[in-house]
Amino acid sequence: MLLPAHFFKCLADETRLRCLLLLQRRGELCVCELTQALQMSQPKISRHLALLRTCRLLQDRRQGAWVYYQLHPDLPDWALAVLNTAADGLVGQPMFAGDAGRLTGAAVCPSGWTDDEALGALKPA
Amino acid sequence: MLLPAHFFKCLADETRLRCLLLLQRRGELCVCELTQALQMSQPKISRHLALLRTCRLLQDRRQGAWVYYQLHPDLPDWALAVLNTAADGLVGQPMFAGDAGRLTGAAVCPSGWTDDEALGALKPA
DNA sequence: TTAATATATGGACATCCATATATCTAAATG
DNA sequence: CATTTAGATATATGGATGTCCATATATTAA
Repeated sequence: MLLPAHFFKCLADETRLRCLLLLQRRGELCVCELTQALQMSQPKISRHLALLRTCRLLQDRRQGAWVYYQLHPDLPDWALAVLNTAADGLVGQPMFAGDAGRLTGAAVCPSGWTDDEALGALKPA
Repeated sequence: MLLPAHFFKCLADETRLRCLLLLQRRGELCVCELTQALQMSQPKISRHLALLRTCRLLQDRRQGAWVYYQLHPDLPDWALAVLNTAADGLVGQPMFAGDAGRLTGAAVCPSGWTDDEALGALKPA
């Protein structure tokens, strides 16, 4: 069971918050996309994603060399509602808008490919 | 300026979250009311309220021996929206419902009095 | 003035947390 | 097999955080 205070503690870090809001908007992203969007080191991103996975805020899915993360499907309604409200209210702020921009601007491993497409695709930058 | 991650860190503690959601619903409460509603020690409540005041999430107002707290009027829209959404989604949970119950059940220093009424009123339990 | 009540704060303590560095696994490729 | 790349993890460290106890301050009552 997800305790509200525990949930908010997961949002209480800029790196995690940016990852979550990005995933809330885009649905599913791999670690390298998040690394590029947030312009942070891969170990740092990975560590925060692991924390969010352990806390059951995110779910991961491996596809070849890449690991894709998305909001956990079992998140309670109140948590989804808070994430939605936060994303709506913060999407205008430069910090978060910049993330989405760096994401769309880069032609890297988009999710939604078939297995064959993913296996044959170029590696992300 | 209120940083989103900083704001969520303020919500990342059960005591503070319960205080904030109660104040979000009730508008203004004094320390003794919160102490009674949450069934926690006065120093503990006072410390967390001081933190929320320092972080500009709460505003305090002294009236005689009592200090009343309320959501800070300068809170940005996105922060108010998140608090609203959280309160809507969590009001059903026993943890938070119990707080409101203990508050309504006690006939203690209600806010909204005039100065004269407050000065002449009985002390809170 | 003395007592009582409401609130705040200082100090001590244990715990948690974010970060950096380095290492490790697994997969893809040649 | 060797190499490269994506990603995870182990460890150490500095710093923040929550809680408790005791005490301090402020206001009101007697």
